Amino acid sequence: MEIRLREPWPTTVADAVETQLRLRGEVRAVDETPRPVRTVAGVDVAYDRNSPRLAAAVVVLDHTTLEVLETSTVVTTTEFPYEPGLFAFWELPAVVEALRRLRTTPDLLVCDGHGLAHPRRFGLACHLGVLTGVPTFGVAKTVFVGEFVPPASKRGSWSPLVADGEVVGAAVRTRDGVKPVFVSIGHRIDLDTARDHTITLCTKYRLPETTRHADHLSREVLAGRISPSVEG
DNA sequence: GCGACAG
DNA sequence: ATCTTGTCGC
Repeated sequence: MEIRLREPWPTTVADAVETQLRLRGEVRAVDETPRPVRTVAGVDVAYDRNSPRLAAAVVVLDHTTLEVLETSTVVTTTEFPYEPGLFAFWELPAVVEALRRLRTTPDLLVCDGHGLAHPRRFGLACHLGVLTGVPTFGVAKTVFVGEFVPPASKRGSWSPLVADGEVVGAAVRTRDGVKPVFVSIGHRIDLDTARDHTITLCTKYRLPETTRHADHLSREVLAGRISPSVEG
């Protein structure tokens, strides 16, 4: 898929924060997903324990059958330091490169982390959505900002995630009796739709099949058991 | 001021 | 995120 970056990646923390505050004005919180959604892609990155090496993986699934249609992987290094709240700046450059190598443009992107449920309301799911123009949402394993009442233990139960009096996401039970995940919008989708997709994509495990596929592939590539689409 | 802090 | 032993359950 084609992705045109309008500006270079920031290299300092101050520039990164400024970029977030500027780009967050472009986030659209309304459902603009195509109907029907035909393809959905999972995105994840694996890291090396003691080197700046990382592997990004994108896995495109058929939204109906959850069959794998296409994959793309990139092994590279990152310079930006890991800072909570600035996660996108050290993870997204590799992800964007992997997405570029995709033959097809997915209808929907599922991120491993938060979107709106971020201190400045601009987590990596929002950032990736604004950069690509593709509808995105985030499914995170732990809370970053906000409070929630634990949802009922039944799969499909959920409760709002509230930060500063604002609903920024939802705690969603994707499996009976298992810890909830935290869903928030990224771009061109609404929270209800993102929640629906989360339940649809969590068929057997706590996390969406998209995320599980991308997580597994990124680890295999980083370990050298699978060769990447691109190395740089 | 101090601690907490997506992955 | 990554490292790591054992344990519980389908």
